[in-house]
Amino acid sequence: MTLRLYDTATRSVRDFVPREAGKVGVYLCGLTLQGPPHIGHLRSGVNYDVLRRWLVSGGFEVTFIRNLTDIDDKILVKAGEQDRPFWSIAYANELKLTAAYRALNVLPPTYEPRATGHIPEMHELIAKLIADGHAYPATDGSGDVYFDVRSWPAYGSLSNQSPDDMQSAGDAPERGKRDPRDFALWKGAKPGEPADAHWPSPWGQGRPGWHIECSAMCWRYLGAEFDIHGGGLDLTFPHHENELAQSRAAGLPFARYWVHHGLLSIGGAKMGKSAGNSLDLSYVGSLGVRPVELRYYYAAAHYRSVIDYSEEALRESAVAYRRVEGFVRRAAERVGAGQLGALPAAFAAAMDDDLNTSAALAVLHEVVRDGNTALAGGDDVTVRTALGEARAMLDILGVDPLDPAWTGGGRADDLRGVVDSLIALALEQRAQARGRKDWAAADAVRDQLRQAGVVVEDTPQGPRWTIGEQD
RNA sequence: GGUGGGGUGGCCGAGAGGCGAGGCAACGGCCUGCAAAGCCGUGUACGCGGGUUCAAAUCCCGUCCCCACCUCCA
Repeated sequence: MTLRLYDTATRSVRDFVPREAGKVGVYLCGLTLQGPPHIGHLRSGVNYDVLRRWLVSGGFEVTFIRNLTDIDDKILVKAGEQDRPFWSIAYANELKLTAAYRALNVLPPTYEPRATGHIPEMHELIAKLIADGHAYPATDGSGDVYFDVRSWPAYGSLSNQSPDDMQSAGDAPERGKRDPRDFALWKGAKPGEPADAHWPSPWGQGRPGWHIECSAMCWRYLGAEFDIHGGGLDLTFPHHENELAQSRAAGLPFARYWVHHGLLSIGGAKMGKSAGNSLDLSYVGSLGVRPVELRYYYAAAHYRSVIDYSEEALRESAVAYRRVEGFVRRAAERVGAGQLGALPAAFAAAMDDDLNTSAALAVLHEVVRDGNTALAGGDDVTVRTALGEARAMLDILGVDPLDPAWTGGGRADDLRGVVDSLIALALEQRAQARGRKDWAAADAVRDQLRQAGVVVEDTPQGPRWTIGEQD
């Protein structure tokens, strides 16, 4: 069975056929660095990380490009407000984003280009569009260059909209535009804007329009035609529609599949910086939910469906994950971590079916249940198989508890040995109390450890301990 | 007004004509000194009203609500 993906352009699920056998080029619209990322933005990175891992596991050589928009109106406004260079704001947010992705075990992209690093490529595309009659410099001397929507009959094909049916922009006729739907490829410098936000161009000093950067970067890193273009559902129009129009008009075949993921809402409304309802990774942490559990929460829903965030649902996911994690850790203690095993066919089928992670997770839970039964029955052979399969599945989703990415770092590992011997001491006292059936004394030891955050549980092989929830 | 996606058991969440995905919670049981963990079992779910069909959560008609996009947006 081959991978099938929902393609926005055709509004249907299609077999994925790479442009070049064995290779896949993916471009994901990353963030505009106007602020730190919230958990809605992070969902995007995780969703495509799962797609990427699945492609790699399928034997594809994946070139994964995720861009960063490091200049736009809002960043410039902030630069003015804070009286600091726009690029320092963009970079500060970039560092936060990178840290968040790292915390969520999102693999670094093959390359992460920034818009401002690709001005020459943009100029080349714009010049071609003008030469071919698909773009024009504004006639009002503003230095703006616009894409001529009416010169491109296919405009609207991606989002299935007819330009005539669109809600009118509402604003007054924009200066120098032939049609209100025309969009800026290049924005002429305006008085009051910081000098370091401008670049020379054949049409005067200015800066890039929003959409042209993606066309330029796709072209630069993935070529004239590439396999998959991804992004949030909210980018379909106008951003991706514009990208597609300007790229095709410039002679680039562009993306073969358009993959859009659902947004994350809260209280039924889209999470957003401007809406003032955004929650970030540190907030999730303050709930006692670890990044790996947030990642599991994302994976529990299909990538195209809306996740209406609620603390209750998040916590529920965390509990479900801990059940899986419990099996993996207990099994590894028993038979060793071993290697990643084979992927159950049902899991692969679910993933191939437009990345149905919910159905894939159901397979995981079945394997975990069988593994737990084997653990209780002392059937090490089955335990080993179940552990290998479970870890292979968890790895695709990026949430294998044994993945070194989740361990805090050398320091914590060093301390673990120290803590282990201290707890062993307390457990020895408990064992002695239990030996003389002094249950009160035995339970006191367990309660004290519990208060310190250490959960003790008895198993046929003796007591084992884990660090419990933080709150 | 246009475009797209939704409403599934107490909760989350797949499925898309016929054997009740999976998880969380609840209840009963097994195991345990007690727990914890685990396992087993228990649920007349598909917004509402019609219709098609031997059979509909899934198809058709009608209807009500919700969300996203059409302005910056993952």
